[in-house]
Parts: sequence; structure tokens; C-alpha cells
Amino acid sequence: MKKYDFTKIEKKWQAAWQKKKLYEPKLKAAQNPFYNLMMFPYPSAEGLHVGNMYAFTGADIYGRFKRMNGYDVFEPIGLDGFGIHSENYALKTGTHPLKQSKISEKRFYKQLEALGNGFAWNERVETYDPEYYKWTQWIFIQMWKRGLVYRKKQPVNWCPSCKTVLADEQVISEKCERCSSVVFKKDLEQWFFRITDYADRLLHNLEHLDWSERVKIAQKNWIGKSEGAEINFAISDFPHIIKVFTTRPETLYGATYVVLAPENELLKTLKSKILNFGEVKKYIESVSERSDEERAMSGREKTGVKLEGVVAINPASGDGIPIFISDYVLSGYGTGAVMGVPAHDDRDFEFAKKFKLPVKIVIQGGDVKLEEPFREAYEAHGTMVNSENFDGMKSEDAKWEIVKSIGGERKMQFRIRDWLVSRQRYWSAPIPMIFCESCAFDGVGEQKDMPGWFAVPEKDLPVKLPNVKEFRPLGGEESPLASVKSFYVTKCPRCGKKARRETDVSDTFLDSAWYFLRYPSTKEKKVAWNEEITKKWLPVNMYIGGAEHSVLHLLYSRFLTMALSDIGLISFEEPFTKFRAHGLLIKDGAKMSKSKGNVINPDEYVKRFGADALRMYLMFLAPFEQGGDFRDAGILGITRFLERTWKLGMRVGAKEKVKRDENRERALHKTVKKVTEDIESLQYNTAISALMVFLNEAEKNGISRKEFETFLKLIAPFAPHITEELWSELKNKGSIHVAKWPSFDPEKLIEDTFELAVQVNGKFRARITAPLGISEAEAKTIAMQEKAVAGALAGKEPQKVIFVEDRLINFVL
RNA sequence: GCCUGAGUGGCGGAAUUGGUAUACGCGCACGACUCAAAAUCGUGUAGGUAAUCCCUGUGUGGGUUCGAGUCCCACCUCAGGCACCA
Repeated sequence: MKKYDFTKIEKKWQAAWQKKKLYEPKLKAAQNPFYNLMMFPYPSAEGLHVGNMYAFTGADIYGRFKRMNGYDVFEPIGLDGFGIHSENYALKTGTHPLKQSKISEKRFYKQLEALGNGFAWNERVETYDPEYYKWTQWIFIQMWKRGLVYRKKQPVNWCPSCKTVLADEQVISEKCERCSSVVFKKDLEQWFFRITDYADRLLHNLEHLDWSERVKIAQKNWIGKSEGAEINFAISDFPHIIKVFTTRPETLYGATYVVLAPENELLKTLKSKILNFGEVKKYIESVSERSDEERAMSGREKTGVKLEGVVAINPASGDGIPIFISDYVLSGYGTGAVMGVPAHDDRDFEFAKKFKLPVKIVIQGGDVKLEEPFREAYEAHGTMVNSENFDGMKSEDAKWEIVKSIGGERKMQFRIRDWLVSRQRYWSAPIPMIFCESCAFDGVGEQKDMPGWFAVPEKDLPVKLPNVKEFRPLGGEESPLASVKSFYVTKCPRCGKKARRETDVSDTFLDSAWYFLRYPSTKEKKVAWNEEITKKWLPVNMYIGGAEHSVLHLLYSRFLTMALSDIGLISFEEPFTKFRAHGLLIKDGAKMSKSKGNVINPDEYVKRFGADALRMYLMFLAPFEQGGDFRDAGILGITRFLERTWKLGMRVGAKEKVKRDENRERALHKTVKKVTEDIESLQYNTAISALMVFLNEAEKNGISRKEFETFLKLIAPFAPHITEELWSELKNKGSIHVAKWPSFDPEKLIEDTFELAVQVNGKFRARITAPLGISEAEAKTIAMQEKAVAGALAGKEPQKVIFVEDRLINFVL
């Protein structure tokens, strides 16, 4: 008997598939396009991570399943090789990123090949390829033309270790997403994308997307829509107003002070009226110097300064109330000013306590007794008090009435801020902009409010990243390119005078925000994507990736797609029709990390057990969308399964005589049903267990050739090599991976008996094989005859009988 | 603090969505094969028990129901996300 030599088989078929272009759909002519996408890896660390393999295998199984169901599946792969991840790796190894990227590329593609995925190898995308980033720059310019790009000086996140600014989305609990250093605020002029213009649409569209719920929730929270009102507080004896945003306008009568953010522009206007401006200025300076870490360390204790000499007027009560500045008010959200309602807001209560400000109750309710001394703010709804005409109303009802009465404006606020896209690093696409001092002097520019700034003419793209020796981040406010004269000295596209090229590069997430548009069009030299092909293949039918990109890549891609759609460059506004987040793979109960030394190298396992076994084990160990624990011992179960399948195949090949068996036939139909449904819903672990159950059955009495082939097809998406080998051993023509997926006959699933469960008082007593469809009376008769049942009944007549057809009977005494 | 999930054998995990808890796999025990071991095959494997009897059992406490791993209330623990967003 031929032995199962996985090393040989896997190599052989990987080569054969590539040669036959089995996984290359006809991009222009395909009849049933299905775009099966997985998040491309960044080739930074020491080769492909088993976590990548976990994700890719899960995605590949789905793609193979669709292919066997008659779709022209397009499953591309590429490398997200630009950006800080890869650059840091290059810094670590001391190899120039240009060189390192080529080394990593070779290594990754070799590893990826060994996994046996149905990749369309001819359409690869590498974000650092000038043929690709040319179009990243081109997209930047389209956004610029549309007015969706601007440059502004404002406090931004600065990572002292990565020596660059970061987008809000890249700051996790005040730490850098990459290196976990504490992030500082720094006042810098940077490039932004107007993602906030799309906040409402990004939120609204979520409702109709077939995405993992947890990702939708994460995006929803990140966008953070709040409904509230803007209310004007006049300033006594001064023709200016303080505009505040609140979601609780019903508490307006309880506003006993107003607070401005330290960065609020109004402070400049008020300067001359503020008697203690020196003190105020000192506070502002101290705040800007304080790092977020220091703020966090101080336990968020409230600080602030009262503005002496100015008084605000509560528009509802008419009371004069003090004005403060405090860093508990954020400048980037709402109007940068809030009304302080100590009785009904925790934070305001804290502040009032510290500064001994009056607490005025305007809502009574719940069990909380609002009597002095106050212990805490009452934040729930209730009945209005101390609010003149509104007294006695329900606070929910008074909400908009109060806004109306003082001429406030109903408003939406979003938590999300504009996307900061510039970086002071080397290894990414240079931002394709030029600044001309002369035009700036004349007040001329391509966009309003941005004199002197011009996009690089499209014919001059790409702006190539120069090969410079010193690619290390400088740590100042500029990228290493700022010291490369040959790079930044250029001519103004408008007046032709000497001008300076932008030296910042773009955020890696811009590179990856559109790669799925490029995959089907990699052969296009003159356009970013071919219109006809794009129409055929996009939006992506199925996208599988990590949930960690919920508010990064997945949000940016949606935004960019929406913007490109508005510009008229594509005809859809959501990039991914269906998205599923896979779970996290851990090892022996702990997160994999280099420091713990428990990182799994897939190569090693492929070598020892074969790609098929590793693939299948990864999918078997836990539900794919949940993630789970990788244990070395577990893989043996799969190895045995594959060996036994192999042996069974050899028996079939040797033309062993087998009788037709209705039970086996039914078992097979059941398995087809279960596996089909489970793959569709990504429940691979239970699909595999169903395959095991069937194998256990089939081994006992043998299996017909036809039945075995059906069984093989069901395994094919999970273990593509061994199934292909057995398929060809059985002298089938063509690949099993384009064979028709088996269907099941619902008629054949029906058995003529079932196991009747018998309960007495809800307690299980006996199990009886009974004919399907028996009546309650019949069931009662046979059940009562059972010894255990009779014993439990103890001769008593049941008061009640619950009968569930073809399932159980329950006697209630 | 808030928002998500999730707590089931020695372990990874199943459970037709209110109807036989522990499928499938790992591990373990015993047996067969072998001079022996590995591999393979067979049998068993929630706990209490000698037991095919019985009792208990899905994080904890209560509830609804003929019947709860599944629904409701309260609590505990773990993982992930957000965090002074007014």
C-alpha cells in the first residue's frame, strides 16, 4: 500500500496548481465572480506568524468552498510592507528597508506558498512598490482636489519612541499602538483627511452591513454620535458669548458655572477683561506641559482657574455664574466649553466640590435622596424641580422644550476626529504636495485657506522615495527626508519658481486603505483600477481579518471608499459586503509573545505534520470566530484522521467490495448537510467533527467509491493536498478543487425510528427506540412498560402528560 | 466607571435555540498485536459508588416552566474594547 507522504504530496500539488493556474480566475470574463479577501500581512517580524496562517486558512476554506459551488473565486495575496512596522524591523536588523523588504518578500511568499492556499499569485500587491504607491499618492491628490485634505496646526499625538505623530486611532489608552510608549500632545502643523465629514454616513451605513457585530459596535462607539444642544451663555458687559454643547439641556437651570477648555480661542478675546490673566496663562502653560501620563497619575483630580472679572449669564435662570478654565474640558470636542451642572453630572460634581461651587438640584427621581450634604450627582431621569415653568414635567419631556425656550440649537456631535495622515518617518509613500513660498506670498493656492500649496502634477507621479543612507527618524518635527536636499528642492507647478516638496510621508493605513481596489487591476499601468474589472469584482464579497483593525483599517477603508464614490471614481460606497473577524490564537493559555518564547513557527509544524494537518488542526481547535488555544498534542488527532482517510482511500482504490447500506447513505447525506451549513457560517470546528463522525462509521463496513469521493470533496477545502492526491489516485480527471460540491437529498435524511426520551417530573428516566410519528397514546403505552419509568411512577397515574412529537414524553405526577 | 463577549469533564470544545448535558478530538486506563517498545486497532472514561440501581452535576444565589447549559433578576470571575466626549 502506498504511504501517505505529505511532504511530497504537498510540494507536488502546489507546483501543479500554479502551473495549471487553477486559482486564477479570468478577471474580465468570469461569469460568477466572488472576491474572497483576507487582510494582507505586514512582513515585519521573523517571518509569517501562525496567527496569519490561522486567518488565511479560515478565509481560504471559505474561498475553496465557494469555488466548488461554482463561483469564480478571486483570492489574492500581497504584502503591507510599507510603514513603521517594517521600518522598525529594518532598524533592528540594521538593513536598509529597501533591501530588507526584498528579503522579507521572498521569505513571506515562500512561507505562504507552503500553506496550500488558493491564492491568485499573478495579482500580488506590495504597498512599497512604486507601481502601487504611485496610486496611493494619486488618491491623496484626488482627495485634495475634492477638499478632503487640509493642513493645520493643532495639538496632536506624538510618540517619543517612534518619533512621529499618530492618528487618534493609533493611540490605545494614551499609549502608542506600536510600541506602547506614552503619547504626548504636541502643537504641530500636520496633514488631515476630513473623515469627520463622513461620520454620520459611516455610522448610518453600519446598520446594513453584514459584518461581525463586535466590529460594528466598536466602530459605532468610536464614531460616538451624541445628540444634544448648543446653548449660548452671554457674558455680562461684553458683546461675546460662550457656546456650550450639552446632551442634558434639561439640566440647564442647574448650571451654576461655565468651563472653557484651556485651548479655547475665546480666551484671547477675553484677555483684556480677565483680571487674573497672569494666573490663567500660567495654568494654560502648566497644562500643555503636563503629559497625559502625569494627568492619569494624578487620578484625574480636577484642576482649574476662575476667570476673575467676567461673569456668564445662565440663559434660563438669568443668574450670573462664574467662568473657569479647566483641562477636564476637551478642546477638540463640541465647542470646547461646557456648562457645569454639579447636581447631575459626576465630573461637574467633582469640580464643584473642589471649588466650593453651589449645587442646584433640578431633577428629582429614583431612590436617591437629594439632600445636603451631597454625596454624588444624580444622572438619571426624573421630575423637574427648581426650573420655573418646567417644574413637574418629566425630565425627558422638558429636554427640547427648554432648548426651544432659550433659543438653543439642536445639534449632533461626534467623538471621531479627522484622520491625521502625515508621519515624520522614512518608509512610506511621500505625501505628493509642494509648497511655494512665492505663491503663498501672493495668497494663491489650489485650496482655499491654504495659499502656496499645490499637488504634484499627476504626470510626475510617483514621487519616489529616495534611497538614502540615513533613514532613521530624526526625532524633531520633520521626517528624515527633510535633510535630503535633492528630494525636497523642486519647482512650483504653478509659477515655476523654486519650491519645497513636502517631506512627511503618509500613514501606513493610507497604503492599506485601498489595496483591495488594486488587486484585480495589478496589470493596469495607466490607471489605478480598471473600471470594467472593478465593476465586476467589487465590492468585496467576503473579507476576513482581525478585529484589532475595527477602528483602524476597516474604518479608513470605508471612509476612503465613500469619498472615492462621491468623487465618482467608483460606483459603490461600502468596500466589504461581508466581513467576519476571526478570533485570536493563543498558546497553552497565554498570548503568544517572543518574550515568553511561545510563538509558534508554522514552518516547523508544516515540516513535521504537513500543511494539511496544521490547517485542519487550526480550524478544529476552536470556533474560528472565537479563537482558541493551540496545544501541540491536539494536532495528533488530525494526523490520525488524515492517515485513516488515506487508508480508507487505498481500500477504495483496491476495489474492495461493499454493499449498499441505507444507514451509511443517510449518514453521508447528514454529513453533507452539516458540513455545507457549517462552512457557510464559518463553524469549521463542528464541520470537522462531523467528518470524523462519518469516517468512524465508514471505516467499520467499508464505503463505496462514489460515497468516498463525496466524502473527499467535503474534506477538500480543509486539506487540499491529500484530497487532491486521493482524487487523482482514484483516476478522476481534473482537480477536486473545481469539482462540484456535493448536495444532499432531504428525503434521504429521514430515518424511520427515533429515540423517544421518557421523563417523569422532568427527570430523564428512559430512552426507547420508537417508530417516527407515533401518537401520544402509543408513546404513553410503550413508555409505561419501561421498568425504570414504571418504578418512578410508583403505580400512580400521571396528572399531566407532555408529549413532544418525535422527541419526548414527560409524565407529571 | 461604561459597553461587548464568555464561564460546561483532567484538557480543547459540542448541544437541533426551552426538550436525552458532555458530540468530536486530546489525554488517561485496560486489552489485542509485539521478544519488547513505538505505531495501529478494540473497550472504557463527569463526580459519588462494587453496581447495567440510585443520587449529584453546565461560575454563585434566587426565579419562571411539566422541563433550564439555554429565558428573567442579583452577584462573582475572566477576556476584549472605550475611557474627563459633557
